[in-house]
Amino acid sequence: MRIATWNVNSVNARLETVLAWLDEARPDVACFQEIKCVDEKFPAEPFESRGYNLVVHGQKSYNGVALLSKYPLTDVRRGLPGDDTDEQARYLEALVEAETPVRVAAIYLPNGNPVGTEKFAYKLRWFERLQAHARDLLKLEERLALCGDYNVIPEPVDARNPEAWRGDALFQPESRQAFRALLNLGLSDSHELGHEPDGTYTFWDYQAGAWQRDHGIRIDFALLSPQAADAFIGIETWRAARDMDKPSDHVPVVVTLNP
DNA sequence: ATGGTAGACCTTCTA
Repeated sequence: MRIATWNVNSVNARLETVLAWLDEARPDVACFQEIKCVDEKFPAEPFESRGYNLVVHGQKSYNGVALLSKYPLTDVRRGLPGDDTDEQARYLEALVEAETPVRVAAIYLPNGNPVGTEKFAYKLRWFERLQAHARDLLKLEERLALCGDYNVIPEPVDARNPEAWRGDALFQPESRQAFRALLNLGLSDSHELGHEPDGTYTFWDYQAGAWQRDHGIRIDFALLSPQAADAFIGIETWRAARDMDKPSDHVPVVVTLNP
Protein backbone atom coordinates (compact mmCIF):
# COMPACT_ATOMS: atom_id res chain seq x y z
CA MET A 1 0.00 0.00 0.00
CA ARG A 2 1.78 3.12 -1.26
CA ILE A 3 0.42 6.58 -0.44
CA ALA A 4 1.78 9.68 -2.18
CA THR A 5 1.47 13.35 -1.31
CA TRP A 6 2.35 16.11 -3.76
CA ASN A 7 1.73 19.83 -4.03
CA VAL A 8 1.37 19.96 -7.82
CA ASN A 9 1.00 23.77 -8.20
CA SER A 10 -1.93 23.64 -10.66
CA VAL A 11 -3.08 20.23 -11.88
CA ASN A 12 -4.01 21.65 -15.29
CA ALA A 13 -0.73 23.49 -15.94
CA ARG A 14 1.12 20.44 -14.59
CA LEU A 15 -0.96 17.66 -16.17
CA GLU A 16 1.76 16.09 -18.35
CA THR A 17 4.30 16.26 -15.53
CA VAL A 18 1.88 14.77 -13.01
CA LEU A 19 0.85 11.92 -15.33
CA ALA A 20 4.47 11.14 -16.22
CA TRP A 21 5.33 10.82 -12.54
CA LEU A 22 2.19 8.82 -11.77
CA ASP A 23 3.00 6.34 -14.56
CA GLU A 24 6.49 5.88 -13.13
CA ALA A 25 5.69 5.74 -9.42
CA ARG A 26 2.25 4.09 -9.61
CA PRO A 27 1.11 4.82 -6.04
CA ASP A 28 -2.11 3.20 -4.80
CA VAL A 29 -3.26 6.50 -3.29
CA ALA A 30 -2.25 10.08 -4.09
CA CYS A 31 -3.01 13.32 -2.26
CA PHE A 32 -2.68 16.45 -4.40
CA GLN A 33 -2.50 19.99 -3.08
CA GLU A 34 -2.81 23.33 -4.90
CA ILE A 35 -4.80 21.95 -7.81
CA LYS A 36 -5.87 25.60 -8.39
CA CYS A 37 -9.20 24.83 -10.05
CA VAL A 38 -12.85 24.19 -9.26
CA ASP A 39 -14.13 20.59 -9.22
CA GLU A 40 -15.57 20.82 -12.76
CA LYS A 41 -12.20 21.84 -14.20
CA PHE A 42 -10.24 18.97 -12.66
CA PRO A 43 -8.94 16.81 -15.55
CA ALA A 44 -10.54 13.61 -14.25
CA GLU A 45 -10.40 11.44 -17.39
CA PRO A 46 -6.64 10.69 -17.57
CA PHE A 47 -6.65 9.71 -13.89
CA GLU A 48 -9.79 7.58 -14.10
CA SER A 49 -8.48 5.83 -17.21
CA ARG A 50 -5.43 4.87 -15.13
CA GLY A 51 -7.71 3.12 -12.66
CA TYR A 52 -7.99 5.77 -9.97
CA ASN A 53 -11.13 6.67 -8.07
CA LEU A 54 -11.22 10.41 -7.54
CA VAL A 55 -12.61 12.90 -5.07
CA VAL A 56 -11.95 16.61 -5.45
CA HIS A 57 -12.36 19.63 -3.20
CA GLY A 58 -11.53 22.51 -5.48
CA GLN A 59 -11.57 26.30 -5.53
CA LYS A 60 -11.19 28.90 -8.27
CA SER A 61 -7.58 30.04 -8.85
CA TYR A 62 -6.19 29.14 -5.45
CA ASN A 63 -5.68 26.17 -3.12
CA GLY A 64 -7.74 23.04 -3.86
CA VAL A 65 -7.03 19.42 -2.86
CA ALA A 66 -7.77 16.03 -4.41
CA LEU A 67 -7.57 12.34 -3.49
CA LEU A 68 -6.87 9.52 -5.95
CA SER A 69 -7.15 5.86 -5.03
CA LYS A 70 -7.03 2.47 -6.71
CA TYR A 71 -9.32 1.30 -3.90
CA PRO A 72 -12.85 2.61 -3.26
CA LEU A 73 -13.06 5.91 -1.39
CA THR A 74 -15.83 6.20 1.22
CA ASP A 75 -16.70 8.42 4.18
CA VAL A 76 -15.56 11.55 2.32
CA ARG A 77 -15.12 14.80 4.26
CA ARG A 78 -14.64 18.08 2.39
CA GLY A 79 -13.23 20.91 4.48
CA LEU A 80 -11.78 21.03 7.98
CA PRO A 81 -14.33 21.21 10.82
CA GLY A 82 -14.36 24.12 13.24
CA ASP A 83 -15.18 27.18 11.12
CA ASP A 84 -18.20 27.22 8.79
CA THR A 85 -17.11 30.62 7.41
CA ASP A 86 -13.80 29.28 6.06
CA GLU A 87 -14.18 29.12 2.26
CA GLN A 88 -10.63 28.06 1.38
CA ALA A 89 -10.37 24.52 -0.02
CA ARG A 90 -7.50 23.07 1.99
CA TYR A 91 -8.71 19.78 3.48
CA LEU A 92 -10.10 16.56 2.02
CA GLU A 93 -10.39 13.23 3.82
CA ALA A 94 -11.67 9.79 2.87
CA LEU A 95 -11.49 6.18 3.94
CA VAL A 96 -9.43 4.07 1.52
CA GLU A 97 -11.09 0.67 1.42
CA ALA A 98 -7.93 -1.46 1.11
CA GLU A 99 -7.44 -4.91 2.67
CA THR A 100 -6.81 -3.04 5.88
CA PRO A 101 -8.63 0.29 5.49
CA VAL A 102 -6.63 3.48 5.96
CA ARG A 103 -8.10 6.94 6.45
CA VAL A 104 -6.21 9.48 4.36
CA ALA A 105 -6.35 13.28 4.40
CA ALA A 106 -4.98 15.69 1.80
CA ILE A 107 -3.91 18.84 3.61
CA TYR A 108 -2.82 22.23 2.31
CA LEU A 109 -2.00 24.30 5.36
CA PRO A 110 -2.07 28.10 4.95
CA ASN A 111 1.26 29.69 4.09
CA GLY A 112 0.74 32.52 6.60
CA ASN A 113 3.00 35.18 5.13
CA PRO A 114 3.52 37.94 5.93
CA VAL A 115 3.92 37.43 9.68
CA GLY A 116 1.90 39.86 11.80
CA THR A 117 -1.06 39.96 9.42
CA GLU A 118 -4.46 38.28 9.32
CA LYS A 119 -2.89 35.63 7.08
CA PHE A 120 -0.59 34.49 9.87
CA ALA A 121 -3.45 34.53 12.38
CA TYR A 122 -5.49 32.40 9.96
CA LYS A 123 -2.62 29.92 9.70
CA LEU A 124 -2.47 29.51 13.49
CA ARG A 125 -6.27 29.18 13.78
CA TRP A 126 -6.23 26.58 11.00
CA PHE A 127 -3.52 24.66 12.87
CA GLU A 128 -5.70 24.66 16.01
CA ARG A 129 -8.65 23.27 14.04
CA LEU A 130 -6.42 20.59 12.52
CA GLN A 131 -5.18 19.62 15.96
CA ALA A 132 -8.75 19.32 17.29
CA HIS A 133 -9.83 17.22 14.31
CA ALA A 134 -6.73 15.01 14.48
CA ARG A 135 -7.49 14.36 18.14
CA ASP A 136 -10.96 13.12 17.15
CA LEU A 137 -9.60 10.96 14.31
CA LEU A 138 -7.01 9.34 16.57
CA LYS A 139 -9.82 8.16 18.86
CA LEU A 140 -10.96 5.88 16.03
CA GLU A 141 -7.75 3.87 16.54
CA GLU A 142 -7.47 3.03 12.86
CA ARG A 143 -4.78 3.46 10.23
CA LEU A 144 -4.60 7.18 9.53
CA ALA A 145 -2.28 9.18 7.25
CA LEU A 146 -2.45 12.99 7.41
CA CYS A 147 -0.58 13.94 4.24
CA GLY A 148 0.25 17.25 2.70
CA ASP A 149 1.98 20.58 2.46
CA TYR A 150 2.12 21.79 6.07
CA ASN A 151 3.94 25.03 5.24
CA VAL A 152 6.13 24.54 8.31
CA ILE A 153 9.88 24.00 8.62
CA PRO A 154 9.92 21.90 11.81
CA GLU A 155 13.61 22.20 12.69
CA PRO A 156 16.70 24.07 11.44
CA VAL A 157 17.92 20.80 9.91
CA ASP A 158 14.88 20.91 7.61
CA ALA A 159 16.27 23.94 5.75
CA ARG A 160 19.52 24.28 3.83
CA ASN A 161 19.75 27.90 5.03
CA PRO A 162 17.64 28.27 8.18
CA GLU A 163 18.87 31.85 8.62
CA ALA A 164 17.14 32.85 5.38
CA TRP A 165 13.78 31.75 6.85
CA ARG A 166 14.07 33.54 10.20
CA GLY A 167 11.33 36.11 9.44
CA ASP A 168 9.15 33.76 7.41
CA ALA A 169 5.80 32.35 8.57
CA LEU A 170 7.05 28.81 7.82
CA PHE A 171 9.77 29.06 10.47
CA GLN A 172 8.09 31.11 13.23
CA PRO A 173 8.17 29.65 16.75
CA GLU A 174 4.34 29.64 16.79
CA SER A 175 4.20 27.63 13.55
CA ARG A 176 6.82 25.16 14.76
CA GLN A 177 5.12 24.78 18.14
CA ALA A 178 1.77 24.13 16.48
CA PHE A 179 3.34 21.40 14.35
CA ARG A 180 5.05 19.88 17.37
CA ALA A 181 1.73 19.91 19.29
CA LEU A 182 0.14 18.00 16.41
CA LEU A 183 2.83 15.31 16.56
CA ASN A 184 2.49 15.17 20.34
CA LEU A 185 -1.10 13.94 19.97
CA GLY A 186 0.51 10.65 18.99
CA LEU A 187 1.33 11.04 15.30
CA SER A 188 4.62 9.94 13.74
CA ASP A 189 6.44 11.83 11.00
CA SER A 190 7.23 9.13 8.42
CA HIS A 191 10.45 11.01 7.60
CA GLU A 192 11.70 10.02 11.05
CA LEU A 193 10.31 6.48 10.87
CA GLY A 194 12.23 6.02 7.62
CA HIS A 195 15.45 7.56 8.96
CA GLU A 196 15.80 9.77 5.90
CA PRO A 197 19.08 11.70 5.94
CA ASP A 198 19.45 15.38 6.80
CA GLY A 199 19.11 17.49 3.67
CA THR A 200 16.02 15.62 2.51
CA TYR A 201 13.97 18.53 1.19
CA THR A 202 10.57 18.63 -0.52
CA PHE A 203 10.41 22.24 -1.82
CA TRP A 204 12.73 24.54 -3.74
CA ASP A 205 11.52 27.98 -4.78
CA TYR A 206 11.38 28.77 -8.48
CA GLN A 207 13.26 32.00 -7.75
CA ALA A 208 16.90 32.87 -7.29
CA GLY A 209 18.20 29.50 -8.49
CA ALA A 210 17.02 27.78 -5.31
CA TRP A 211 16.99 24.34 -6.95
CA GLN A 212 20.39 24.74 -8.60
CA ARG A 213 21.86 25.84 -5.25
CA ASP A 214 19.90 23.18 -3.33
CA HIS A 215 18.34 25.88 -1.16
CA GLY A 216 15.49 23.57 -0.18
CA ILE A 217 13.19 23.04 2.77
CA ARG A 218 11.23 20.06 4.07
CA ILE A 219 7.58 21.08 4.45
CA ASP A 220 5.61 18.13 2.96
CA PHE A 221 4.87 15.34 5.41
CA ALA A 222 2.91 12.14 5.91
CA LEU A 223 1.93 11.93 9.59
CA LEU A 224 0.85 8.48 10.75
CA SER A 225 -1.36 7.24 13.58
CA PRO A 226 0.10 4.46 15.77
CA GLN A 227 -1.82 1.84 13.77
CA ALA A 228 -0.39 3.17 10.49
CA ALA A 229 3.09 3.64 11.97
CA ASP A 230 3.04 -0.02 13.04
CA ALA A 231 2.51 -0.91 9.37
CA PHE A 232 5.21 1.47 8.09
CA ILE A 233 7.68 -0.05 5.62
CA GLY A 234 9.41 2.90 3.98
CA ILE A 235 9.41 6.43 2.59
CA GLU A 236 10.63 7.79 -0.73
CA THR A 237 11.15 11.51 -1.36
CA TRP A 238 11.19 11.97 -5.14
CA ARG A 239 13.90 14.61 -5.42
CA ALA A 240 14.32 13.83 -9.13
CA ALA A 241 10.81 15.17 -9.80
CA ARG A 242 12.17 18.72 -9.28
CA ASP A 243 14.24 18.22 -12.46
CA MET A 244 11.34 17.16 -14.69
CA ASP A 245 10.05 19.37 -17.52
CA LYS A 246 7.70 22.01 -16.11
CA PRO A 247 8.31 20.86 -12.52
CA SER A 248 6.23 21.75 -9.50
CA ASP A 249 8.22 23.61 -6.86
CA HIS A 250 7.40 20.67 -4.54
CA VAL A 251 8.35 17.00 -5.05
CA PRO A 252 6.25 13.92 -4.22
CA VAL A 253 6.68 11.97 -1.00
CA VAL A 254 5.56 8.32 -1.00
CA VAL A 255 4.97 6.22 2.10
CA THR A 256 4.68 2.44 1.97
CA LEU A 257 2.58 0.54 4.52
CA ASN A 258 2.29 -3.23 4.68
CA PRO A 259 -0.93 -4.50 3.11
C1' DA B 1 21.46 44.59 -3.50
C1' DT B 2 14.51 43.64 -1.07
C1' DG B 3 16.38 41.09 -6.60
C1' DG B 4 14.33 36.47 -8.68
C1' DT B 5 9.77 32.77 -11.07
C1' DA B 6 5.35 30.53 -11.72
C1' DG B 7 0.17 30.21 -12.12
C1' DA B 8 -4.54 32.02 -12.47
C1' DC B 9 -6.55 35.45 -14.88
C1' DC B 10 -7.06 40.29 -16.23
C1' DT B 11 -4.55 43.63 -12.80
C1' DT B 12 -3.14 41.90 -9.03
C1' DC B 13 -2.90 38.14 -5.70
C1' DT B 14 -0.72 34.11 -3.95
C1' DA B 15 3.14 31.49 -3.09
